[in-house]
Amino acid sequence: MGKRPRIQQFAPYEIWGREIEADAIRQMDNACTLPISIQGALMPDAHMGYGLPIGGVLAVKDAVIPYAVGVDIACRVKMSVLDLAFDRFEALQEPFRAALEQGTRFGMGESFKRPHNHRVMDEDWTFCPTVKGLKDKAWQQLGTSGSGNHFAEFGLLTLSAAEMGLEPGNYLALLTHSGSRGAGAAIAKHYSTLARRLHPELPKHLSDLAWLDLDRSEGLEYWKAMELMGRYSSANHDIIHQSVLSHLGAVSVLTLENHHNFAWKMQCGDEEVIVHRKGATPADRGVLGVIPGSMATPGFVVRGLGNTRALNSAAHGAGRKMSRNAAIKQFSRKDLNRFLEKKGVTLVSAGLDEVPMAYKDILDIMAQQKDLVETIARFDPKLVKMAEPDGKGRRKQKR
DNA sequence: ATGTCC
Repeated sequence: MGKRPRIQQFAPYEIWGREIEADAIRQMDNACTLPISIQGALMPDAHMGYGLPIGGVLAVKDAVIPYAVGVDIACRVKMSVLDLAFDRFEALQEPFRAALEQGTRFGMGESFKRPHNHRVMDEDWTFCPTVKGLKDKAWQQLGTSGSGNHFAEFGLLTLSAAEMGLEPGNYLALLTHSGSRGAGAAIAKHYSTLARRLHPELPKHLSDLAWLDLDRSEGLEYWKAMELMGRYSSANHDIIHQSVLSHLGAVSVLTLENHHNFAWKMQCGDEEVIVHRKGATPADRGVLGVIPGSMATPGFVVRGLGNTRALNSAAHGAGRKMSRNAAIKQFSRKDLNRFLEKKGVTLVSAGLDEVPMAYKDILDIMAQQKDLVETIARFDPKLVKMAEPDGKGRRKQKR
């Protein structure tokens, strides 16, 4: 790679939104000093992460940065609009709760002893030892939702105008947030360690931004693994939606989905670049995406405006405004229940670290990215399941 | 985000 500039250059980047924590800006500054960096962008929901901040977008030349994709490779959201009237859901929520309980599993390490079948498991998982060794785990985790900010929920989708082939009105929708689970995490760990080892010259503040060259076998192997995790994560959501809907005998009339932790090849002027979006929604012109809020605040279906200054990206959610530990310290179950009641949301399970009050105001975030996406529908969560506070997903006690 | 490797 002799063509790379030897002198440290600073790639330009713009910030969307106000009140972004200084640590996230410092991380983005750092990322833009890498010799491979071409352009960056910081989304309004940004906060600190490993290497690149969550809500960070980075275009680089001929390389991929594992920690700029993220630990949960291909973390993704999917919405199914159902053929059931919202009124029916409101009248009797119990079958829907049962469908969430039985259709997926939450918690770190959760899996199925009798794995689901999906054609993604027929793909080549043998192209490298790391991926090969993860195939069985991946198979057993198909259809699981994990932990952290992941969820499965029913809610009210409101269209104020005809869109996506749907008439204006109220719809019942299923929204899920999951990713590539243990397999993706292990791949992320393996290749970020490898990248760091291949770049001993990087100073400490840049070591988590170590990259893999895409003209070398390590980079090509990571890229292949990342893309497989992309299809695996999509399959994971497929299974979750299939399972949940089959418990209800419901059919989807429309599905929407997008990654928000991934890297893409993108034409940038007359050169091809690698665009990493780590907690950022693809927002190419005309492309639909889903930006969830929190368990009790709205999410939005959006259409990208293709703003190249933001590398065709947008926020991926409300963004945390405090750490998990701070949220647990500051808020009680009573505080949470009061908030849920006010918003008319039934919570099946979740930890206090996910309280809506720990997130920025999603309406504010949307207002700050009007030049990145247009809003075409609103989704209000009504029945929400997340991982139990102890990290598991199943109820241990009779409720 | 993930189990069980600093």
